[in-house]
Amino acid sequence: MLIFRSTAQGKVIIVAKTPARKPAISDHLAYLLAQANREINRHLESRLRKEGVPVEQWRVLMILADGKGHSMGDLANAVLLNHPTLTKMVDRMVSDALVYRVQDPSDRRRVLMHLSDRGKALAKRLSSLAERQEADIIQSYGNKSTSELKRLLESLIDSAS
Amino acid sequence: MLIFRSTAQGKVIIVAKTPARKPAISDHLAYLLAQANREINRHLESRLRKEGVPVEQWRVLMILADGKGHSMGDLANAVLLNHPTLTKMVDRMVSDALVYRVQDPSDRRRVLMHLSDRGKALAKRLSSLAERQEADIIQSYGNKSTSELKRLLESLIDSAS
DNA sequence: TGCCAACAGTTGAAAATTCAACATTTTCCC
DNA sequence: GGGAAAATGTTGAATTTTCAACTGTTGGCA
Repeated sequence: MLIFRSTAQGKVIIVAKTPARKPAISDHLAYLLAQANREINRHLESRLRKEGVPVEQWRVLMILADGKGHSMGDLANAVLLNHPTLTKMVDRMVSDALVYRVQDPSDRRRVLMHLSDRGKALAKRLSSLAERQEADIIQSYGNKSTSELKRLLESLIDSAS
Repeated sequence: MLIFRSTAQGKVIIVAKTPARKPAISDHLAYLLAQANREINRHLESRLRKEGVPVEQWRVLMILADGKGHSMGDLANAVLLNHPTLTKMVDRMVSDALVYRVQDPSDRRRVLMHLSDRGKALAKRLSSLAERQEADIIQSYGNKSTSELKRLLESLIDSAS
């Protein structure tokens, strides 16, 4: 769409030019990200289904795999879940004997999460499933595109947070 | 990690070199996408909060805004929701008098969704909120990065689906 | 035509997520 | 030190999402 204005001399000039078609939802970064995220998640999920583990639990296990003992707050942040959701998911994982809670001795409000042996073994198996998926993406999408995309996503993440 | 072997002459040589640190979760495209998606969604959500509309309903409204009458199946796909979830969300939106169902005369299994006047008005208001958010992203993240990222996401989406 | 598989959408029960409120512990600061 | 405010995590109720099973309709084809 063009936007006009007439000058003092009576001439008509274009002062603005909006995109020809009205913005479709697929022009929005928010939508493209959601779409891409869903697609990739779907693939990852189908890989992890072999072990019957949801993507969110994969994230928990990966984060805890450094053996460091993360607080619930850290974890919630790292696995992209809010606190009550994480609490309940951790409850389930405790029932499944994958993780356990330890009270932080230096701050008794805090709880430090750890992997059990069973959790470690599962984490290792999942890790190789996820690596394989990553390799598949690189295969079909290209090494260059993949690393460029990762670079852009990282910088978007810190510009947005 | 380095992997060694000793030669017949008793010398030790490096035969392989694996990446220095074991793969962290933040190396995974799946994780970066989830993170970026959450961050951008958070921003969009806080914009839409003004109208009290969740992001998924924004998507529904945007898709229907073309006035064409979409089937539930199309919609579910477009708004990235599975069928039963969409059915129930549409039920809510019908209660709020934002949308209505019409049976497709040419295929009586199908339902065509339309925006009510109220829905159209809301869609228009939301649209400008979302445009503003998009503009903010471009502002802080850069025009070039944004369009490059969109391009990569689009191509990822079709390579993955 | 008449049958049957596939398709479109919905439903009800079960599971997961969210919101607000809560308990406990620590930090701040007077 | 003492008391208010902030931080950490959990809880219970309400909402939302998911899964499997279901109804109704269409399309293929014998």
